[in-house]
Amino acid sequence: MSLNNQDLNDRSLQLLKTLVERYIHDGQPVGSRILSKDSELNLSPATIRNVMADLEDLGLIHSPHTSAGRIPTVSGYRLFVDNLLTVKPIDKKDLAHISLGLSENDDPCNMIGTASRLISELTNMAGVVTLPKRELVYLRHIEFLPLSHNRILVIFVTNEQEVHNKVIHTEKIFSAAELQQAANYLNSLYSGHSLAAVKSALLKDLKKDQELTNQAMLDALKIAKLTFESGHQKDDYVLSGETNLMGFSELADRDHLKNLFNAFSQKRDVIHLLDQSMKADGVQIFIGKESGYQAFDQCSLVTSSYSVNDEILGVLGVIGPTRMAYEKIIPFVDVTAKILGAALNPKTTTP
Amino acid sequence: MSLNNQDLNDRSLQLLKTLVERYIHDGQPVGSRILSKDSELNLSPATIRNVMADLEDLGLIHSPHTSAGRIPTVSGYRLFVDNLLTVKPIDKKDLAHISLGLSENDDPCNMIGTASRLISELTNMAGVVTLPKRELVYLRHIEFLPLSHNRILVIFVTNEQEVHNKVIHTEKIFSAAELQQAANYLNSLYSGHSLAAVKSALLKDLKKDQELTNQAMLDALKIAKLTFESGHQKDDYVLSGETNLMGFSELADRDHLKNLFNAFSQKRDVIHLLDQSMKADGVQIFIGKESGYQAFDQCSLVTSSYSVNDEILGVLGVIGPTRMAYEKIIPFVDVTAKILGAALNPKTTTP
DNA sequence: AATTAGCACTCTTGGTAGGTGAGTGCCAAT
DNA sequence: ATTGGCACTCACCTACCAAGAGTGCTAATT
Repeated sequence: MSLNNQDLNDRSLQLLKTLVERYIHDGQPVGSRILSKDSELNLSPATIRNVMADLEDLGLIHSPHTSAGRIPTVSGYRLFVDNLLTVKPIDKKDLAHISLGLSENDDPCNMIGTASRLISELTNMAGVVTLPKRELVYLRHIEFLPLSHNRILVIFVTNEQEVHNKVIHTEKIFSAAELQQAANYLNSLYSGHSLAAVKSALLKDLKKDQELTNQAMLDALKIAKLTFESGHQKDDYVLSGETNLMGFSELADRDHLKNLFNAFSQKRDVIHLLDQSMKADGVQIFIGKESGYQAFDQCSLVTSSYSVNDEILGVLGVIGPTRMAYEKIIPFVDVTAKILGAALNPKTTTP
Repeated sequence: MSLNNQDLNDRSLQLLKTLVERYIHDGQPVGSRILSKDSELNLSPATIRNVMADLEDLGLIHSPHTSAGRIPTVSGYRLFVDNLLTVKPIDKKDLAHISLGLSENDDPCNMIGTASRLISELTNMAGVVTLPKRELVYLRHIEFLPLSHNRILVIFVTNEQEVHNKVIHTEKIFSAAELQQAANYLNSLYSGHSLAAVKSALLKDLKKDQELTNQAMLDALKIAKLTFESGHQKDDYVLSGETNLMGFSELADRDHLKNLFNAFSQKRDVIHLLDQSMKADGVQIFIGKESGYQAFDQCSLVTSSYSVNDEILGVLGVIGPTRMAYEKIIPFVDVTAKILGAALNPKTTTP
């Protein structure tokens, strides 16, 4: 559909804007009469009707049935969000709430949960926050414990107090003492470095040491390689306030709800969506079917990545009906992401 | 209400049984005509009506409205379940499914998840399994890392490869070396003992050592005390197939669903309910309002504790509408609990 | 040429009325 | 004690009507 100036002059856009705002506000299809009063253009309903017919031809609005008003289509919402929206500054109380909730020098995992909860409570929709990527995180301590056969339990601590563990399989069988030694060696070598740095250093050291060093060190490096290779950063997110979504009449249909909640518990689709927004920075919006997932047909997703020191760590967002107050939600998500990023900044690395 | 023999003779009970079975089967209030045909008593509808009136007086059944049939009340279900039920043996295919799914010598955490999923899939309702209690679990290794100020990160491994961590606050500030020493001491002292044993040994040792031993050991014991005291076994459960519940018309009401799913995400009420069934062993059933939680008004919960070596570790159960096929669900839950217990048995503690 | 008033038309919504069928409670007959 | 008969209740379905909202089109107005 070509959006040329002839059809889409300022007046049409102004009316589209008013229509979308009005529909978002009270959820009823809006007709020419209402729109005529609501817009400040002083046009008669008849004129409005002509414009509306044009907008309908362009696929921006449509009628649920003959004698109802019009509601925005996905394209309509998209045009509105991209070009017509006048964002409102975030509510001061909300801001205070968020700052307060995320100010504590808390365990990052808790902060993610808190952020999600805050989002859902303040928007009355669902809040979602991905766990921070682990690449940009500092290795603090590593420890190996022998299991049966050739399996080793690796425990490592990052960023002050996050504990991770993983079972790896080695070719050789190591004794507890050997493992202890390896851990000591690796701790002295890599402790305090970022995981990314550790990974690259590992490869370099492995190559170098292949020639000269003693067997014990080589073994240690090999075990470390097994530990840090491959994606064990199990993508995951924290979702809150899902039940808020049950309140919206647009989503009240039983099958819809079931699909939606299934998607939430399967996680896969949601993760994929959030991953997409991870790449871009700034606020990203998926409106209705734009997401590509049937379960989210009637939903919009407003996300923003959050980052520490200009490195994107994860994504946070709001899931709600397409009919949501974008002008408030967008700045809200934006600000929350920034605050979360700031709160996660481990400046307070008291030794 | 007194259930004397005059009102509750065999015939009445027989009819109640048939009525409940019929209602469970097709969800419609059952009237005298149907009941007359369904029961093998060869009684006319009129007679049936008299009996039904008695049953209604006793509070065992009731009519949604004048010209509908009767449906069981909570007491009716209760009587049915306690005295009238003829349980069916578990379906062989289901049994195979469960055995297969839980046979693997898997990480216990995964097994809990699998069990929950299996329950929900095979019953088409929601499955819930609590995480195993940690008391009956063996300490393998403990480790302390200093954090800022007087905080210490405790990492301990139980049962081969389960890693737990906790932050504790001490009066004194310890150095890394001191903590290392303490950990070594505790490992040599307690490694291989059950947590329960460790707890009681700790108290005894503390009392004894208060008099004689050196400061370092005393410190170590104090730290250990902080570690193991108080409930850090954050009660939790794994829920699956919640969305199955959306399919039941009894629960389809929006507010009901919202309450129910809220209860699921708050977890508190569910945990409390499951805790209650933890005490008893064998299958426990909460029917409708018996649970005492409004959110579960229209639900029944069939649970059974699962145990290893006769020690109860946790609870597993099915959540569904009160109108569920108890005669199948009860043995199903029973068997699943037994299989889970067997699968969790760490007989394969290869050193 | 753009805007508007007027009008016929469509479609939802809500209310009323009537008919049907399932089921009951009660009474009198068996 | 059991049963057939009967009047009665109530949910449910349908049809129908009126009101109201909104539209598209056309002709008049600016």
